[in-house]
Amino acid sequence: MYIEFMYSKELLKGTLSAIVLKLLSEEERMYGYEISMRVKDLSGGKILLKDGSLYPALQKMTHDGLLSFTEEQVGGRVRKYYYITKAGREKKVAYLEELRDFMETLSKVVFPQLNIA
Amino acid sequence: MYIEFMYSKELLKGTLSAIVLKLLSEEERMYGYEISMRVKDLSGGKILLKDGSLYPALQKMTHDGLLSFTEEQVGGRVRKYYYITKAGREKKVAYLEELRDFMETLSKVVFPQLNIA
DNA sequence: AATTAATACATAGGATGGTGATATATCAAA
DNA sequence: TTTGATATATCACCATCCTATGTATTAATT
Repeated sequence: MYIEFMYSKELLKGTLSAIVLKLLSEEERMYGYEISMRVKDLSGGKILLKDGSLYPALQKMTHDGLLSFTEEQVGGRVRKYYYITKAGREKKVAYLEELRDFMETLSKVVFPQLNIA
Repeated sequence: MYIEFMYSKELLKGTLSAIVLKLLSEEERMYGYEISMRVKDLSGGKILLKDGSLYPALQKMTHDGLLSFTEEQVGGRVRKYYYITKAGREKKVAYLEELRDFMETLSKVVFPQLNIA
């Protein structure tokens, strides 16, 4: 594919961690590439997480105690399976509440005719 | 007020221009301080545009041809009244469409139970 | 057999844009 | 007289995501 639709880079800011935590709260474990494919799928190809965003983010979240991982040999490669920690679950709730509230508030300002149900 | 609620700084990124263009598309003209008060009001005090964000943004948008302004003496002060240009109106439509689409898409990923009506 | 695409992770450097701190100045209220 | 609201401005800083690049395996295509 030559042209891939993507949103202004800025819009995604502050949402990546929320997305990762949300997905990992519903699966026992996922690896990075799997996460990016899942997001692409769920978003209808509209949110494409870049390697250069995702892998550093996963590392940071692990460092911050929100995630942990196990390494596994798959074929000739080592794959990192990430899972969410207890702290990660708490953070996820906080992030999603904030995100939800923000979207509602922003809607009031720019889309006053809309309701988020 | 000692504590003011605000969203994670990052969430607002990419939305400020859309907010400003939206407001100015509905008023003949507004000045910076007025815009920040209006946004505070419309958001129920949850979105507080900082001087350090708003004024540079207004300048940049003017430089980019989306806004224009007239200066007026008000009391002992010079006040800058901004108004939206034709290019600004077109950009506004594009920004709001993108924002709306992004919010819908993000909802599918993190709030699959919700619908934006 | 060789090349391309997909899978899988990593990192350095750069761009962006909002924040915090600071500055200036008027005017109203305490 | 001092505080708070009004009104604008600038700049160093920072967090986050992107681009580019690198490595390496495996499957599909040519």
